[in-house]
Amino acid sequence: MAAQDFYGSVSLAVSTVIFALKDRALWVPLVRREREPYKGTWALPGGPLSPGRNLPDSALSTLEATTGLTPSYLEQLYAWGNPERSGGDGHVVSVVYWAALSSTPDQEAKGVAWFPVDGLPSLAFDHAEILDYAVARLRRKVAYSRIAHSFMPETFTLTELREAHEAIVGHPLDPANFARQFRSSPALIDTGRHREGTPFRPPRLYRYDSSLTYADDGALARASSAPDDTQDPTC
Amino acid sequence: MAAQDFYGSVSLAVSTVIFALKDRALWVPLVRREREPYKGTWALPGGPLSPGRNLPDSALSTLEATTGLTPSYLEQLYAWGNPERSGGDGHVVSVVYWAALSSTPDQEAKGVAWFPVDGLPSLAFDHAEILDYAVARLRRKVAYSRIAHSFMPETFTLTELREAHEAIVGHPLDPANFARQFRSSPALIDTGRHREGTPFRPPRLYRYDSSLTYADDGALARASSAPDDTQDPTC
DNA sequence: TTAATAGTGTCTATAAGACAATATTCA
DNA sequence: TGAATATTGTCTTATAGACACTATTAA
Repeated sequence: MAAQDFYGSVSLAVSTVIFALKDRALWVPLVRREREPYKGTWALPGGPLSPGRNLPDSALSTLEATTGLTPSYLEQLYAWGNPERSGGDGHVVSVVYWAALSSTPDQEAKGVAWFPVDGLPSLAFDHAEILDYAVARLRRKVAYSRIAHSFMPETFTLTELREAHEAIVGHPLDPANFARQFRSSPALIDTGRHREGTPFRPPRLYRYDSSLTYADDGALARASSAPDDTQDPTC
Repeated sequence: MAAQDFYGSVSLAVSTVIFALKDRALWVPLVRREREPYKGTWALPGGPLSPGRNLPDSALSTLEATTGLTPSYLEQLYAWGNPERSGGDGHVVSVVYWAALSSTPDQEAKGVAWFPVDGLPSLAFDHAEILDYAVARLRRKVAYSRIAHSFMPETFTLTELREAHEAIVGHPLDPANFARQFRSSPALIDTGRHREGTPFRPPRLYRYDSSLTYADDGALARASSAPDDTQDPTC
């Protein structure tokens, strides 16, 4: 969150809600604020937009600094611009992105900690509201898109994919109906291999046809381009 | 579109895509640019964000200045922030809203003209891309929400509502199936009256239960509040 | 053989689309 | 009565959910 002291200007920040799956739940990384306002409380990772830099580039570099990882999905969420939202630090408009990671990082950067979305600490600014909104969009989106695949590694089983869906929507899904629905997708490719070392019947391993994924459920935000045709915030 | 001269700053503008129905087609108002860059070409109405002002407030005042009207629907569309998009006028991030009008204004403000969306002139900046995206969102949104009602006056017939849908999606719809689907909606209220003066059988007049509309398909962006729960740009 | 998970088959309810048929008004 | 639009009814097809059933592996 950028501060700008002189009267009469609006500053612009880019923040990112970064989701990853862990222990069948959604987790997000937060950073501890080292300055007033809200010093010592947790906030979304982000920072001022550097002149000459793209919005998604700014989100990606925040992501890299926070997690050391490159996201498998990145999408603009919303712009918040209420003049009072900065806690007396001037008028700050934040363009917020959300991202999906296909793995959780082993070790955290300094000042960064991961929290489950249903056990968040008290947050700085309006970041609790932003996170609520990001979770709501992810929950709605998983129902009509293939966004859950962004949380999967290169190859995965249908049970793992279903558990990702369950973690996001928050309730169990019928394995039979889930399998039928997803096996009919041309983007889901049977690798012919099976997961080894399971205690019982070994499940098939699938991978994703990413060329179809892009066309079907929204693009990874590219550094120089416009929003995808499938973008629409009011579902 | 705001310009800011000193090196190293990002300026913030708010623009609005304003839709209205006329002659069974979608129309938008554009303003003629009176300054470089793109002097003399057409652009989306908008302007710099005044410090201390809300984003939707800024969109609403642009709308008022352009059309003299208050919209029946207003929603944040997307934020564009490519550094090259301003045509050499510094780094300008535009937060773009889109709005629906329930009527077309009788007379236009100075420098404003209305165009059908399938017959647009050459546009300044990246505004052609923005308009394409706004039309795409409206087209997708009309399929799963009740957004078409925002284009209707206080009372309307099912045929008028269907023609609004047809103008937006761009192809004819089956009157029988349309009527069945929309009459089952609890938000659509039969006024008991009929339209007078039609050459043939007079159709029923309906009105909308706006309290249900808010809950069902996204709120009118309110000056002081967050995005609606149903916001989601990737449909 | 048993336990546990992987995966298939079937039935039902719901909704959408095609399209025939009936209803109501004015000229 | 006829023309034109409003409104209702019926049939087909696609899909989602509930849930019973079969398959495959390790211990």
